[in-house]
Amino acid sequence: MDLVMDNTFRALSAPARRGILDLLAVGERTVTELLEHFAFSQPALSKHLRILREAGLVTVRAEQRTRIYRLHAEKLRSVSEWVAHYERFWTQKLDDLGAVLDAEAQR
Amino acid sequence: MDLVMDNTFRALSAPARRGILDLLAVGERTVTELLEHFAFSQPALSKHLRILREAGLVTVRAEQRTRIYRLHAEKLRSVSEWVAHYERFWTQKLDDLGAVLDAEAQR
DNA sequence: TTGACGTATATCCATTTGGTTATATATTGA
DNA sequence: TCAATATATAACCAAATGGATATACGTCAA
Repeated sequence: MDLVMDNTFRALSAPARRGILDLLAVGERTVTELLEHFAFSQPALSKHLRILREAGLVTVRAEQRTRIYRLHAEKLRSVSEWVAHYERFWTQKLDDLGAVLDAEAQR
Repeated sequence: MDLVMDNTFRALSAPARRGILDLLAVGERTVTELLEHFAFSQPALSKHLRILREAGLVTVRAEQRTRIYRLHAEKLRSVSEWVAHYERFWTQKLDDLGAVLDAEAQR
């Protein structure tokens, strides 16, 4: 479904959540460890983590008293594929760009 | 600034706006032409277009009575670069993934 | 078994979002 | 000059968002 992509993009729209993913890209983190990097409250972090979980962008496992979050990057694949669709626009010279657009505008 | 990226991601969070960009990737379109592809009202479209303009993702030019919108894809570059940072996670075999994460967790 | 720790959920709040209808503005053909 | 066309803006609204504080819950150490 495309709802998956919608959820993914929605999850990424908050800078705080992209920041969480960036941290998890380095390695697993507990909630307390993640919290050190942000100015907002622990419940706010838990809310962000829930949204990331529900979007399938992270997974959790319990260990002792803590919950360890791990990146589940596969869900970013649709984002990568979507944006790849546009890469040709900036890999071409700017001079070429206008011509290409004009040519494609023949509809 | 990173505010640029924030604005870009925010602009992309609405499916309607990604749809607009997808149409403009084919070629320039007037507002009326774009409108044919959506169920919402013309003012709603104008609002989406304003957000895309302010995010620098599209440009407009006036021609006769119409306004012609064109994709300005360079702003997607930061998105592409952000997500590229994660590509290694799904280009590796799933079996390797756990090991890599564990190794990197040595912080 | 109790208190402290780690995390999630409940509740509340102000702001933002995405839509609507009504209206304004600019351009053009008659 | 005037009506129609193309688009933007204004004003409004319900729902969603991101934050806060208070509280619940599970786990462990004493």
